[in-house]
Amino acid sequence: MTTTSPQGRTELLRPDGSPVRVLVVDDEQSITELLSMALRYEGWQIRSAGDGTGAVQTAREFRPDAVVLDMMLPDMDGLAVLGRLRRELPDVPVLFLTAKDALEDRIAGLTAGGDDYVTKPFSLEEVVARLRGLIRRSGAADHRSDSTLVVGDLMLDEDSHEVSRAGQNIHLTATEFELLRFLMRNPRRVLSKAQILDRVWSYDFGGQANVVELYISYLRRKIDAGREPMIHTRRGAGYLIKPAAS
Amino acid sequence: MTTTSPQGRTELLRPDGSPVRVLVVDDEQSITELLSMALRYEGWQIRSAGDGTGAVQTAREFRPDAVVLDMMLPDMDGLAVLGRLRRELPDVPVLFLTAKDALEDRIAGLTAGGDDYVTKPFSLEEVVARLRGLIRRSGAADHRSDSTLVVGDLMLDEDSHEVSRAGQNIHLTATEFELLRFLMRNPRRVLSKAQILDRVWSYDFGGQANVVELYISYLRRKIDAGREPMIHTRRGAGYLIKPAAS
DNA sequence: TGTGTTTCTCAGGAAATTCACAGGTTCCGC
DNA sequence: GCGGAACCTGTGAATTTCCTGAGAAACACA
Repeated sequence: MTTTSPQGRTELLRPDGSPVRVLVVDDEQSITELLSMALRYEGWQIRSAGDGTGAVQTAREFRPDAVVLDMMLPDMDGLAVLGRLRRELPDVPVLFLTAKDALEDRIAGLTAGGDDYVTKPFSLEEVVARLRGLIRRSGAADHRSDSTLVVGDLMLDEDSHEVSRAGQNIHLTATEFELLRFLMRNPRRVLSKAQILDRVWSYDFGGQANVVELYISYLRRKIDAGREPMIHTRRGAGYLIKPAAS
Repeated sequence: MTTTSPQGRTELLRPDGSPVRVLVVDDEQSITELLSMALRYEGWQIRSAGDGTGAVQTAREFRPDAVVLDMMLPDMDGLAVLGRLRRELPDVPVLFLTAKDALEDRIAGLTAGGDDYVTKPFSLEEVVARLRGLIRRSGAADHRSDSTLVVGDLMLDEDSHEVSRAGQNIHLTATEFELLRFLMRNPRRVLSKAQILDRVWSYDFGGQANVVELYISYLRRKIDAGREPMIHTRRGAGYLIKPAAS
């Protein structure tokens, strides 16, 4: 089931109407806090654990619908944690957090089972999006919601990453895609550059704030080119997207 | 739930009808006093603390619906305070106060989780607006209130920052928007120039007091132009806004 | 390794916004 | 009617904000 919050965002709910539950496992407290907050904002119920033992214990009584699991934990190897988790909750989907270089050998394969992964440092938009995908596919939440965002004649598919305006396909780079996704998940709402930076760029991004301006400029070139513009600047406040007709 | 006070302002209330509770944490007493007054004026119940230890203690027994937290406290790092607060009150939204330059490294990211921040020096209008947003989204208060202020045929949407009179769209600059928002939050109520300056401009604004007159003049040109005026001067007292018919 | 793509910094320029200043107007008490 | 206080608003300059081209660096992939 999906409901629409006052801000117009759609929320995932479990079949019985209760909020989705997610367990976050990472030994860095700053990361679990960051994720917990972001995921709570989605309307989900969050618990966190700082090590493998705690994760298994919490999972046992919290019964989450999905788990975010750092592969590097102090007490146990990520795979060992995964094994024990699976004994408690055979079907729960897992989103792995992993360093960029540790990739190949271990994650590949794991993800084939319907799990997924994100490399550190991640952007919150990405984690949220992948988690939504996992939960949606796992059947914990209602299936009726589909994965396409629509604003006016602009469509964005979160699964296939396809974007089109007025039926015409548009190629976006990864960053452009995430920015557009964030805008489209908050249509008719002014988003400040700081908000955008927080959600779309990695949590440790230290660069100039004007990348946002730059990427807005790229997006405009691709989706507003020639057409009635959908991306608008609110000088001194931020940007927003809305259907052309209005 | 939202009710309308005798003065015509709408207030956020908790589901059980009791007023919203906010904890203010800052080591400068002038700031906690300033904020306490402004927030009490919203009809909220306020407690304040001057350091991290006090904040956690007060939070434990006061159980606030939102927290305003200075990142620079004498005894504890802001993040540490946040961590302990979260242990007591996992879902409480936090509004961070931070110096403009200290931004990037620590706040970025944190705010994305549904928390928010304001840089010092802030304007009270901004603090109130953001706090309202946080509380509304957190679910402590009723969700039914939407984001549009209406006075007569004048409408202001706090999400999209759109303003219209008699259906006609009106473009406002950031400052004009803030000023009009303040007026419309307090319809039929005289607001003194000092009040306006305090609320709409940063608290350390050092300029001429007549910017208020200037901006009222701008607003009149844009929203009262030709039409029945809605913005009225109360000589020696201040300004007020009210529906044209009356 | 080489090539094409993507991300991001930097800097210049255009435009919008903010604000001080000052002269004008209205209001009010005397 | 006079004088002063309060208020209004035109002008213009300083500042802020935004946009975008150019190119360096990082990356992806063969």
